[in-house]
Amino acid sequence: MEDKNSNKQTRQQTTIADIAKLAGVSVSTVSRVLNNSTEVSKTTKKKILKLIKEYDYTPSELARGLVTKTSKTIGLLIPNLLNPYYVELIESIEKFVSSQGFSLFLCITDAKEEKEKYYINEMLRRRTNGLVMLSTNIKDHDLIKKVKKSMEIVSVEADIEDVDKISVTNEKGTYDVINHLIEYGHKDIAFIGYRFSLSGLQQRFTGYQRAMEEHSIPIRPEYVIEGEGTGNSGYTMTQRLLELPNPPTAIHCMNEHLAVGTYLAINEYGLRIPQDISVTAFDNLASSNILKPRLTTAAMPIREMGEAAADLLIRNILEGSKQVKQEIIFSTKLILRESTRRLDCP
Amino acid sequence: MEDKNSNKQTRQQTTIADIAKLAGVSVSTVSRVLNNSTEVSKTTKKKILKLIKEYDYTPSELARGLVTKTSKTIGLLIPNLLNPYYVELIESIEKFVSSQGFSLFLCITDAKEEKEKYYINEMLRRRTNGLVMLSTNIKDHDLIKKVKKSMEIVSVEADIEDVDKISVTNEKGTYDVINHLIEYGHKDIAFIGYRFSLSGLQQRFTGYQRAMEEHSIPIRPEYVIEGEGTGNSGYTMTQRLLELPNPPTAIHCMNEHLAVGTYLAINEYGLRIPQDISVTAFDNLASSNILKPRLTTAAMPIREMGEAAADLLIRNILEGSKQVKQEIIFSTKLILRESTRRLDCP
DNA sequence: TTGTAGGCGTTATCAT
DNA sequence: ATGATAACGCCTACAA
Repeated sequence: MEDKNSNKQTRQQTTIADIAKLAGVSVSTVSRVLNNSTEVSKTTKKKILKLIKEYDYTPSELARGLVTKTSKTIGLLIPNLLNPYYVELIESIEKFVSSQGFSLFLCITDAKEEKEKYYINEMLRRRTNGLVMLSTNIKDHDLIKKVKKSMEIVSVEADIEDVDKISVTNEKGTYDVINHLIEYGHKDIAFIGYRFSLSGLQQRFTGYQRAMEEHSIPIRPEYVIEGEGTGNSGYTMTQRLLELPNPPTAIHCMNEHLAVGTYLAINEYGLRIPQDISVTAFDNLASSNILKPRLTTAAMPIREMGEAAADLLIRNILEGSKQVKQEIIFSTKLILRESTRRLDCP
Repeated sequence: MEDKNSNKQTRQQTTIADIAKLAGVSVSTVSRVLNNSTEVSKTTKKKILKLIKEYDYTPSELARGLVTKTSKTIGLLIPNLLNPYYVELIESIEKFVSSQGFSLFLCITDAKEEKEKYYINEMLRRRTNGLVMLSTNIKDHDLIKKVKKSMEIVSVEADIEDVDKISVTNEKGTYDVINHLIEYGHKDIAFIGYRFSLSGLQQRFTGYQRAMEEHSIPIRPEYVIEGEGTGNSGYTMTQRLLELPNPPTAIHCMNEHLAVGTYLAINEYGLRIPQDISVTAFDNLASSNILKPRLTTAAMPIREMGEAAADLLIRNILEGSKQVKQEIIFSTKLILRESTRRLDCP
């Protein structure tokens, strides 16, 4: 009765050789029914299948990967999970990827370079077949080149040299929303956001700038705030705006995660949307349905984008990637709802 | 210049044998410096290290796992990602797991049995070393037994035969909050939630029942609503409560994800928290900071729980699991903030 | 300190 | 239709 409190050694799995011996055939035959490559006689096939079930035999993807040189595995590099945008993206990626028999390594980087490197190295070791990077900017191009030698890469939103990219018309989307506000008579339009350094997000700010410029509306520096990508930060930034001597008549949120905070702050100040202040954003998340009045926003097709990213990646894995950088840009659509109001005619 | 638009065949990696040949030593020597097991002479070690760097050699975890019988991989089985509670849990698990050199397979099941089976089988094939199940109830005990034969398992919140479990005092936590409401003079206390069938969540309802019973307050069936685990559902359920001929004076939300919807619905009805209606919940999420007035809640130590789950799992993987079912129960703590009000003295 | 040889669980290429 | 046998990339005694 030694070792009664440890079952580590019981981890002995049945192998293809066991099944072969049991069936009185060679491993190759078993392998054949496993991958139904060549034809195997009905009777032996049936016998083998029965044994496989009986002994709960599960082929080792490790061993198989060693010879086929594929792990059917994809790494998902992502700064964090707290933005619902990420969640929608991940869920759509997961759905597609699993439908193709691939598995996902979850790599949360906290946007820390150190953690990014750790995980990339980990993927290299595990012979991951593909890498999808969400909102992560890798500046180290040598690293990218090294990674590209051993797996396919696709980036969502971040622009990286030689890396296929899925993105959305960030600039135009924001431009359209701001334009809408301006048409409604707004001039005091604030812009709150974060990580202006990330190419996709930067473009959103550019859209704001362009719309303002084209209408010769000077941008007041106190109306542009860069915080963090959390609802809390949206809340704080909005507070700062509302405390201003002359607060804006409209606030545009770089994304809807911030907008939740904006709504709550405005509520707390006893102001009404859109009567007292207009609010717009970017994303069109399912979870934003909760906001009342319903948010006017630049809608991006998040789930389609996630699926496109996964699709492109897997196709590249299976068929080999093109030498030229692929880029798929989705269009935003301005969705007018009830969170904005004309200034001139109340 | 053939094959210019495919680089599939360039996937040839350098192996330990390459390095050995280059260094003029045997593979075992290279292996030794890789795992620095036995001592290797300074000079050859240095030479090998140099070559490894020069050729970007990365050992294959697949091949290594084949012989060491460990993939250093853990599966994360989870219904979805839209509850911020999951997000906090996952982030803490990821942190611990990665600090131990393990990687995480993300398995989103949508609470569908079919998807659960798919992923469990996938883990079996990949020789995953451990499985952490978040809020998922597997009834098929034969399946569990089969899985336990090849990996360690830990469950968070769900009670499964023979599976180690991390949980929290769900019943007491809810009981305490409801008690607090009753002490404040409330009798018309509503309870909104979802998935009452999941053991942990069921316990929360039991806590509500017990508190009411002990104070001889009959539970009005229209005050108990089972919906879904989304903010939207919280919003809808709250609406239903507010439309009642005699709406409750307090609403307890099974978790804080629902509470966001509750807050918004109440706001929309022009009611004030806590003046017109009291609101309580369960969780104490960081993201709930956003709710104003700040939410009175039964706090659970989510991140500690995630870490405990990962810790227990990895310890079991490394040292072998105990034969007896382990169970770690964390305590809730009632946190009084500003979302409740005494009925008697306004 | 270092090398040799066998094995990990599969697939793949030949034969038969 | 089936069987040997050689990889795949690495680790680990056992020898030297």
